[in-house]
Amino acid sequence: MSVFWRKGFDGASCEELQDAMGINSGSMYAAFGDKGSLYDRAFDLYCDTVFTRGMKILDGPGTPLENVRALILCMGEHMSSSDCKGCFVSNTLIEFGGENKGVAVLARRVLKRLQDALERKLVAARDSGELSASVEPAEMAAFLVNMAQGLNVMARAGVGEETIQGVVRTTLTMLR
Amino acid sequence: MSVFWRKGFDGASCEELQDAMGINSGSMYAAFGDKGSLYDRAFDLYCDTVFTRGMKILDGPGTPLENVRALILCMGEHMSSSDCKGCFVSNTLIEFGGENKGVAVLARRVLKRLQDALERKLVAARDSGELSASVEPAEMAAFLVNMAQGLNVMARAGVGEETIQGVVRTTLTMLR
DNA sequence: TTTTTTCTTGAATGTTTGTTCCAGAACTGC
DNA sequence: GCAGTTCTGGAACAAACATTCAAGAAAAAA
Repeated sequence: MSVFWRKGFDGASCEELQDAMGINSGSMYAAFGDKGSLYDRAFDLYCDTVFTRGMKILDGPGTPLENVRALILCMGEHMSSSDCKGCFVSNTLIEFGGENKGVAVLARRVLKRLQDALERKLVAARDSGELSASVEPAEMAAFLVNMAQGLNVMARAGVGEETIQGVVRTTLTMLR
Repeated sequence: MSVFWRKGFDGASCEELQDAMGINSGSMYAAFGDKGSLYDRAFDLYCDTVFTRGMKILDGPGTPLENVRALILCMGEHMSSSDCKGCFVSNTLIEFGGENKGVAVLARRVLKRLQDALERKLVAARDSGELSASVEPAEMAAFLVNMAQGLNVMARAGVGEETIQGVVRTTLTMLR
């Protein structure tokens, strides 16, 4: 997962993958089928661990808006950590977004799930008066997803931690 | 340029490049050296045409803030056009951001130039009272660049035009 | 321990891809 | 029209890559 996450599908050679797993080509093909299937498995693993952990923040303690803010802060934290690999889902979309590969469809669906979850929280926040009534939840949810994708690129481009934190701070001023 | 723009460096095969240019391998290598040099030339061409055209919007007629808003609108327009290839500079950063390749350094510099130009306009807008004094120009400039990177990913992921326009609308509400 | 099954290994295979090369075509200057 | 230069085409080459395979090691069953 780490190798694909960092280098992408084309960028990762089978040899690197085998070295990272500590096995040889025969074992790899016996266990996972071909390289594409292995990528799918890595993608699933990412969703079941890293991505799900993020989603859980949305259902943590506190008010809906606090949850949303906590998730954004966590993203910023993650993206500005040294040798950050970005987000596996975003990276997949960038590499295969145009094509109709199965994993690209999956990635779009995962991102949609995040957007929908954000929207639900924003609706709740607006209904309770926590969030300004002038904010359109659906649009703001899409906006936040877009911001997260931007952070992914910034992180992979290697911009400084301070810049990323600035972006996060600016984003948070919109949520009140 | 189109082929590299759409498919990236690794994704584009020399055969595709030759077909797009209507020449054969011999001519290609004679004219451009190797594939890497050709990519550099394509990158330069993009900067000198597409990117520069965008930057010029910032110096168009109207007030500084109007200029910034016009640029953002133009980006949204571009990114939501059908079969959009995103931004060559962003794509380069995503593919080579981690490595210390020459073109990655160049791409970072180009992005920095955009950010600085935005910051100058925002400073002017704030000084003239056009933009709220509570906005920090440097942070807002980074924020806008981040948003643009996000749009790039969204476009390549193939999200609908309506979503992208929504993101643009939300962004514009921050500039007043 | 012996036999059977499963797993591991690294060399071998076939394919793709970047690059080179040279024979022939097109063009240039005389 | 001709000699010399430059450019073009596609076959040929080499390296990298994903994938397979058979022989041997390890584990499990008897």
